[in-house]
Amino acid sequence: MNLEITLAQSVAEAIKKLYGAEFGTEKIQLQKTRKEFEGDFTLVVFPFLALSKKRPEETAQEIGEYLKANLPIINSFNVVKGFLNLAISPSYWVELLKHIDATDKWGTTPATEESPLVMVEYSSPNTNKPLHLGHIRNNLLGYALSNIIAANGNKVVKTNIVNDRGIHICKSMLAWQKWGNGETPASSGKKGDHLIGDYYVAFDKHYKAELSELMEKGMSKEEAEAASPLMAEAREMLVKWEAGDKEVRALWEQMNGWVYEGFDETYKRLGVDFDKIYYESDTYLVGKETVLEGLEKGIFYRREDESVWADLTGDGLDEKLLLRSDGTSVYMTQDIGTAQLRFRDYPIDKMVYVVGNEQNYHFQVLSLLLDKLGFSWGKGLVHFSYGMVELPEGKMKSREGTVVDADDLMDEMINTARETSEELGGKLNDLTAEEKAEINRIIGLGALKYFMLKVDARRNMLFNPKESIDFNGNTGPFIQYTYARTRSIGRKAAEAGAKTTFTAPESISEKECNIIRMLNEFPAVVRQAGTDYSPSGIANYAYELAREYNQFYHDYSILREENEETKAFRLLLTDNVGKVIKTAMNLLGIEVPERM
RNA sequence: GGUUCCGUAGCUCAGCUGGAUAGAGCAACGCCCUUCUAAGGCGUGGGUCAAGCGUUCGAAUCGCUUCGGAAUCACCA
Repeated sequence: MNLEITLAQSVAEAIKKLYGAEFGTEKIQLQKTRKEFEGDFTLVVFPFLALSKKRPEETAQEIGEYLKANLPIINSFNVVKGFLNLAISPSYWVELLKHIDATDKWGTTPATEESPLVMVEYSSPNTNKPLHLGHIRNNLLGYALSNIIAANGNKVVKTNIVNDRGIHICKSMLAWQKWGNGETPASSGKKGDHLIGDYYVAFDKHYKAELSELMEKGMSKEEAEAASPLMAEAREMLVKWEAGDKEVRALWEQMNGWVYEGFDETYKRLGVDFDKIYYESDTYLVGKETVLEGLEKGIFYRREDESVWADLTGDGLDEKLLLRSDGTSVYMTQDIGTAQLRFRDYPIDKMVYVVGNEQNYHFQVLSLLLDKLGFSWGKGLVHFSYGMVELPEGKMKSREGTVVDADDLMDEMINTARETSEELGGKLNDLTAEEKAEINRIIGLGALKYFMLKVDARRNMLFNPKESIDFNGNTGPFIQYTYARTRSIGRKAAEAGAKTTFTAPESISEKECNIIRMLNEFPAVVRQAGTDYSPSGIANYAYELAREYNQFYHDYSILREENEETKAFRLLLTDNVGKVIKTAMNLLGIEVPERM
């Protein structure tokens, strides 16, 4: 039932019959016919000229005649220079549409018992501040990617590694002890992660004040930093934490607990989730053990000052520190430990890390190290490396207050959606306040998510808070709107009792052929997105399809169509456009409203 | 300096396994709501695809060079 394969095979046959040569079907170039020409598929004949030893036009003509005579689905053909345009017969398009309609979960392949297990790590927040715009990109990409991998017949485990220990959280803890007066999320009404973030900022403020005070007394910046009592206290707290000091641990657990409650709320609102969460406080010691085992096996070496290193010069990289001279872990050690624990917990076939491109080098090294340590998936690990979100002024900097907070942004988007639908007036007046609020939530978040996902992940992208995210044009709401429209037509047709079966309409417009062809391409789009790790491919496809359907909608009256066969065909087309848009959007993690 | 990524319309971005005259949206201007949802549709203007060289029937797409931007090269995470 695959159209392009059928065509390619027939072309190969034609080449063999006409010129007596074998030509691999893989190398045959079939593409969509451009809008300005007549036809559905175009064969580029230049590659065959060496075999035919004829002019391009003549070669195209011969192949066209052969196909017309031997392939019933070819309705007609025309030749323009070296391009052979083939028109597919309407009845074939109708059969294709019926096939798509009858196929369960069109475009996706469910996992089976034997499917490989792919673990996707994403989000990976620090516990000292709330999530911001950069995390939103990470979370949306990670979640969409998990869906796409799952839709390509893999078992997927979504995981999150929380960086819950280190000097940063000690800073928040210390500031809270000193200036918090026992403030809690319950007492202040603040979200837990925001509360901790405020104390992180407070620490920095006091620390800066302390530094300038010391520098006024004649110290250099370096001297002041070394002499700062505040920083010394924070370090002392970290030492106590590592030693398992009961008081410090209790405070740490309490404050992290607040942060997790805040994160959970944000994740839930964003619509992302995890199957298994790891904490660095659990994994950093495991990493140390694994590294020491590697040292015994001679994979790593120890320097005179007792620090442990990996020599990667043989792989074109440099030497990498794994344990400090005091025996403590570094970032790389923790990632090795996390990998160790994961491998114990799951039979992982492939590991995907959704982490920003500033860590490209880190993952290159990690891949080598895991491979040397004997992890079967180490060599083939995928670092899904995405670009930064930039603001018009440049990078986000928490200290300069240019961070776009995740919760604030979601609030803003949903508010804008509400204002917009109120301006548009009256469409949802028969709904309850709750139903309206739900629709506005879906639209506001849809605009945000689509905005982040339509851009090629590895590129840096620009977000301008002043202009905010659009609701018109190439946007999530446009696609959602198109879906709501298909559903509305479906509802009205059902009310009117329109007939649902048909043989074939007398003729099919070019637009309708285009739409069916796009629906037919959907499985290939999903496959491509899976192999390229590229959610943006699906986002752009959804937009193209919605756009194509909107144009069609404006050209034809579907419900007023008098010919019952044609009407039933158009309703079926509408229904399947809705079905595919919904699947595509859901793969991206974007909800779609029944009305809007 | 080494490595990696990026450079397409005024702005934000598609297109990149080489194919026909380079595609959307936003912004500007002009049409279209008594007709299934106007968060829509149609039209006009807007380009040296950073620059150069090469590969070939054909290059935004592949290769090399140059220019511009970003990331990274810590006993930070």
